[in-house]
Amino acid sequence: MATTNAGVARILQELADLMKLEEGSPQSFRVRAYEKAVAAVRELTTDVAEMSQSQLVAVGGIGASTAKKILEFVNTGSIERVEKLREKYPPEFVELTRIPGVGPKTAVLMRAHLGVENVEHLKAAVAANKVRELPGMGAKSEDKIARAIERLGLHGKDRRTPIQQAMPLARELVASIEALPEVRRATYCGSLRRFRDTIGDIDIVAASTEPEPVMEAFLALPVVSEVIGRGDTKSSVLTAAGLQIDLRVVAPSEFGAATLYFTGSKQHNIELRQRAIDRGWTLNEYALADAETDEVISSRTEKSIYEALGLRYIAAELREGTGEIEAAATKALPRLVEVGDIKGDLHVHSTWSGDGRSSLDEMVATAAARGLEYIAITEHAENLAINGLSRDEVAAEAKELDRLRDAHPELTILHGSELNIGPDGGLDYDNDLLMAFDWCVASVHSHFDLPQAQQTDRLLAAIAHPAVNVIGHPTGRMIGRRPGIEFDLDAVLDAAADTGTALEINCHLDRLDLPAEMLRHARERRDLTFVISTDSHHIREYDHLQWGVANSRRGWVDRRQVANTWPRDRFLEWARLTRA
DNA sequence: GCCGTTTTCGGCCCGACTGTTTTCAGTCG
Repeated sequence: MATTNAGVARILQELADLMKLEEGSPQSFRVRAYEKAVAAVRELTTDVAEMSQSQLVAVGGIGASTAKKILEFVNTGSIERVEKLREKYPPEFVELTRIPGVGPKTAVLMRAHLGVENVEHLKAAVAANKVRELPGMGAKSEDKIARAIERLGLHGKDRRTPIQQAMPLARELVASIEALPEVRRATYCGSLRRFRDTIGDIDIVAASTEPEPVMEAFLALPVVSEVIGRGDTKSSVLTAAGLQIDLRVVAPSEFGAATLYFTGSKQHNIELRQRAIDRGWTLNEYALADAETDEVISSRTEKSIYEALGLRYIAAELREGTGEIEAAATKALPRLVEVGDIKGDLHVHSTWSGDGRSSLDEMVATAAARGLEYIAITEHAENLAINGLSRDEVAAEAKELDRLRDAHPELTILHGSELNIGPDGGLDYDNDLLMAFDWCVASVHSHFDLPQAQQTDRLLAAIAHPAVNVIGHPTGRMIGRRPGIEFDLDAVLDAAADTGTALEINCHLDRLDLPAEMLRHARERRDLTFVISTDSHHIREYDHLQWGVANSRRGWVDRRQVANTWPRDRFLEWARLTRA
């Protein structure tokens, strides 16, 4: 597999994370320099593997030292500095810093004083009240850590990987395998294909009549750090980060049955097999076949198997055994959203926001070039330190938007804002300014630890405000790093329905917020409106749309309830009416 | 480690908040 930009970005990010521990500070200039280099590589439009030292150094954010490391990685598949640091800080130790409240200093401190090397050790130390005795720590910090471990579901060994890490890797692996001449088709399956927000391991199924060279190529991939098992049709490996990848090679005629079987879920498969048995058939990873004669009824595609069983095709995101088979049998499946249905993006930042990375001109021009009919520019608001816009800046940006409207007459540009919902439900600016915007997203960006009743109240207050069109990333969760705020979901859904306030489905892979579980909870409600938004901070992030769409599908969201699938006139009319 | 000079060192965004503390670590976007 050729070195990809994503692969380079990944190892540089690992280097940055390891340097945080080494330097004892996430703010170290060296760490920040590496993180800038990561961002630079992610945003490159050319192939890093093809670039020379001088070309790399010419990229802003990459200097001589990082360029050298990139070349080392491209040429050898590893970086010596990273290897050394991995020995000193193994993955299970690094994992400690994923716990909110535990940074590099605390992790190193706990290791030095208490011998804490992993989450299991930390849990024991917390249980023995040892952590509160450390300098700079107290009972509250210890409790916070204990709760964080509990709520994040970290248990050390059997940890799950956030989809944000697994998905890009799986895409890359599938592309490499599919590029092999012996491979007809390949796809990832399992919980990743079902679009769960965390995954246990990556399952890949490839169709080929020559499994041997496929297996060999797989085992030789640079991402493989350890081979657990190898056979003719199935091999398992581990990455350096401890993520397991399984590859299964099947005959092309069995591809549908194999992907169906390995995509699961277990419950979905059980129900499908029961349906087969009821018809005198059997279903396994090779085929749907007659139980008596073994004659194959269907195996080549998933669709043909579903159809043979009297079912509409069931999208992978729905296969959780939560009523999808019954719905497919009675033609009651939701009309799921496709990427092509989306006509507008209603949560977009530019460099006017402190954390934006593409200019306003670029963000608008790219939206127009992608064929969007409407877009809302929603910079951060004044109460968000550093990143937010002052009132003067809001006025100044409004003038820029007028200019851009003239330059892009085919695109409707809404002047919006991403407001901050304060701990008491208060918003930024004043009412006159709020009502002067065309579109307001209101989001929680702070005070994640308030009690449930207070969290519910602040969301209800924001929903009730006439200027607010949509609640942005409603839970505020960061998958694998921070649980969402706790609130009364039904109370929030009721209020959103009453006021016509939409709920965002945020497309960032580390957010996917609202989570699919909450969307499923709301799936019978026809009185709710959703908006699928990329929350882009860079032109490349418009591509994240696919993730929000997939999450909506997993949540059984019907496309008729997604406001940004509506044509421009209908959307604008609705947006205007809800601001009153 | 990167950058950009007033060109080989010195600055690198910064403010609020919490929990722990008399100076700092972690977190937020």
